[in-house]
Amino acid sequence: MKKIEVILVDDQPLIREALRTFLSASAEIEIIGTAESGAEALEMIQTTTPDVIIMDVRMPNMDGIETTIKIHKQFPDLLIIGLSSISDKHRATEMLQMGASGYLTKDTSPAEMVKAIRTVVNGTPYISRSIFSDELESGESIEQAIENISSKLLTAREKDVLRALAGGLTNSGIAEKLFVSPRTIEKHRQNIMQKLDLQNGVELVAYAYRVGIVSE
Amino acid sequence: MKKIEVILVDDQPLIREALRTFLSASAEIEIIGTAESGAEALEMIQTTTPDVIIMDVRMPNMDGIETTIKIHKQFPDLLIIGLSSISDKHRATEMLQMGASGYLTKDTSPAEMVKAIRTVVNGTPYISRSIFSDELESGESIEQAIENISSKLLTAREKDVLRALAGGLTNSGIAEKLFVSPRTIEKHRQNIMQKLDLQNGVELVAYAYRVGIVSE
DNA sequence: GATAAAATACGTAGTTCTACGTATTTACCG
DNA sequence: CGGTAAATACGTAGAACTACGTATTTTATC
Repeated sequence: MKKIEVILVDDQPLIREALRTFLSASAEIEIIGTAESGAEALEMIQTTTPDVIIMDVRMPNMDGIETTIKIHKQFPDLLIIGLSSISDKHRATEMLQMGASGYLTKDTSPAEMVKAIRTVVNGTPYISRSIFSDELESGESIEQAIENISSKLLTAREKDVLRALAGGLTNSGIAEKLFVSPRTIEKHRQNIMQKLDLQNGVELVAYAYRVGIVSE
Repeated sequence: MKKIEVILVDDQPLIREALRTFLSASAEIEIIGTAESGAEALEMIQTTTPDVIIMDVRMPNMDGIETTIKIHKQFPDLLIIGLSSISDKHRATEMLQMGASGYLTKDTSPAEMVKAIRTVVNGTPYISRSIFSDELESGESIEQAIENISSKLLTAREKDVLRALAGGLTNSGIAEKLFVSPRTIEKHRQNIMQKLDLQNGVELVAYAYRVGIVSE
């Protein structure tokens, strides 16, 4: 039987090599390449034909979500599994909406990763239970949770604002940068805070860093 | 010749196992244990006698700096090498002041890590050049850089304030929590901003997250 | 081209931060 | 026990944020 061909994408070399080592140990899987950025991954799939891409969600420049959009557009059948060190349901939902077939946290054991790869190859999405643990505890299904969160995803503009804010700019600074009125920025902030249930600017910045909307 | 006995401390299992795999490949080094927290590391050294501890600086609960203080107090001869994914000169300086003998960034190659371990065992501190690259470029020595930064390290109280701020509290909220006047909190913030050359609360929070003064 | 979603903009008021400054009280080290 | 660093506290004024609300213009999608 043909092995499942996998490409790993993560900006941290240590994680990349760790995944390569641990996943290669499985007889079903062959790592045919690794990339340290979304751009490099996109290049790589022009000349290779992987079955699965395992990709960190939080990367500098082009993050996992952006990369997923691009890959999925060009190769709709290519399976993508998102990987993140923190368990954030918004980012997970976004990945899945954008075409990912799976979502794992980095504390997942190699054995479970292999299982996840096998599962998505068989056509079933695979999502770490821990990501939606709150929802699962309260009796919701993962599908329901994703459905509920979908209405609260940030728009592109809202992300622009959040990024600029996390970069240390004041509202009027952001307004200048984006060529709009400071009041518009205020409104965006209000909308983001409402969507994510945050109370003030500090929590906005904290969120941005935690989930990697800004890269460190 | 006796191997250099090493304990690895990192909260991320994947990184832990990666380091174990890659460092074990060297004939000089033996990994005698791994811990996922500072507390676990402290326990471990009560019953074992490692030569070197390689420890992530950014960990939940007790971070690398706190753990270094405790380890160094109990076992002054035990060599500690700090490890961080970001290159932050303040945290590096703090680790070194607290008794660490080395400081590496996580993009360091396994070969260089082995070299670092060998170096500190021989009694010489080892610090990744990239951490003080700005200073080195402008002709400063690492010793000078550390000297200069030492006067700008945050005090315990300042860290308390920063942590509380990053947790989403307002000045008056922090004041209540720490049983002092809101004006005192303001003063602390001013002092922190001056030390770290930051301009506003947003940058304070960004800093706190970036260097891991708050855990994610 | 119709419809919905997103982005834009403003009114008003109250709250919170920021930027200077100075000064007193603890706490720790030698 | 003296000296120094840290923590505490306040005055004042201007800048920035937060919280409601409503409304118009773009943009995307079918």
